[in-house]
Amino acid sequence: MGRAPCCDKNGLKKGPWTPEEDQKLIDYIQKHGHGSWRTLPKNAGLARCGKSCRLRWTNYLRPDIKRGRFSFEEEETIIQLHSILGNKWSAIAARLPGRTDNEIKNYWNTHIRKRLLRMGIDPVTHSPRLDLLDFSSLLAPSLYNQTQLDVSRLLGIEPLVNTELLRIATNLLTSQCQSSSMVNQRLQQQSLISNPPQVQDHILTTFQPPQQQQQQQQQQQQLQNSIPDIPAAICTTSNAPFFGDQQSQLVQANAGHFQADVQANTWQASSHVQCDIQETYGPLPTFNSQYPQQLISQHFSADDYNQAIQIQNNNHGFDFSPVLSTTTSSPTQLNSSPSTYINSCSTEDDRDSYSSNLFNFQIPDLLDVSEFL
DNA sequence: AACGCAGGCAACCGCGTCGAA
DNA sequence: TTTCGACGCGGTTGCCTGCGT
Repeated sequence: MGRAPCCDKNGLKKGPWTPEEDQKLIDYIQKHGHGSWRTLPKNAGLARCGKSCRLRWTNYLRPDIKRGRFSFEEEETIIQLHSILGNKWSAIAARLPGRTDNEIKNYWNTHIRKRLLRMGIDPVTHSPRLDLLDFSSLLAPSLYNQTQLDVSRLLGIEPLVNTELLRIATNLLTSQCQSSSMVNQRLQQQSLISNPPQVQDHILTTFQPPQQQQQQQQQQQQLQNSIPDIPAAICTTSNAPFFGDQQSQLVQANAGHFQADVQANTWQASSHVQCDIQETYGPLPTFNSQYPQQLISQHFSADDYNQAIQIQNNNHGFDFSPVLSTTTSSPTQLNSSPSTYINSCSTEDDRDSYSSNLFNFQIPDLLDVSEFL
């Protein structure tokens, strides 16, 4: 309905633009603005369709377009945003000044996507390319019963699963709820729109003096008493495909812990879950909330979060948004910013290495998938 | 030097959405 | 409320270039 006619049908020119055409388009837009793309080609003396002109302008001729290789910071941002927004290239481009959606899309498909695949990570779900449903079915009953995982039983299926992979899967389960918690936090922010601005400021501010933080946490706590318990709903919907009803109830129960952790400005698994798994499989990572809060406060609108929630519910997959907190989740980078760390990387392999840290996985183990299958 | 292949990227296609009539 | 024009977006295509043989 209402589709613009194809250039072919109007006998208009297609294919690569000539410098003369570019100049015509630039001159016209500089003088008159683009106005209606439909009428622009005719007015500018171009034998092109308006669509083609718009694309050429927005993707190539626009004066504020940043040319050249993507920086590591940009790449990191793209990955983080993609983990939340999915293939919403225009939304991602809106957060990367000077970059076009087409450019980002191409860069994703030609560089980042392939790199993630090499790392054994599904670029769509940002999760390891394994059927994690199986792992959740193994893990969920143990989590539900609040007892230690039966290692011997798991070792009994060693040809299919090894403990390292289980540890990763466990982390993934944890990450999913952390991610949901992040969404919940944003929902709460939205629900606070009509509330006093100083409280919103607290939520949107990453670092504050302890006294001020404590005072505002108290205010937030008071407010939360009057807010519906969204985390349970979020965790239930996003984890339901992985857990049965009982497990979902457990997740709901645990959601309260996540909520509390959010207030403590730290992304942690439920203490119950973490304790059990830690005893069996060793320490689990604790993720600082720097990424979610910084990213959210810098980049996101309420609409974005509605999108993110929808995407998460649709994907039923794992989201690594909290895990993507690069600088604080990796102990090797504690004293270095992303830029200082990655600026020392100059090759594609270096980027691979950086990306591995970015995702905080034991990549070499993951890559050897054949060992588990 | 010639050829084939793969990667990168600009451009196109077609669908969805929005707003005006 | 329906229809239609225009625009924006995401997926895909095809050309160009660089590299290996």
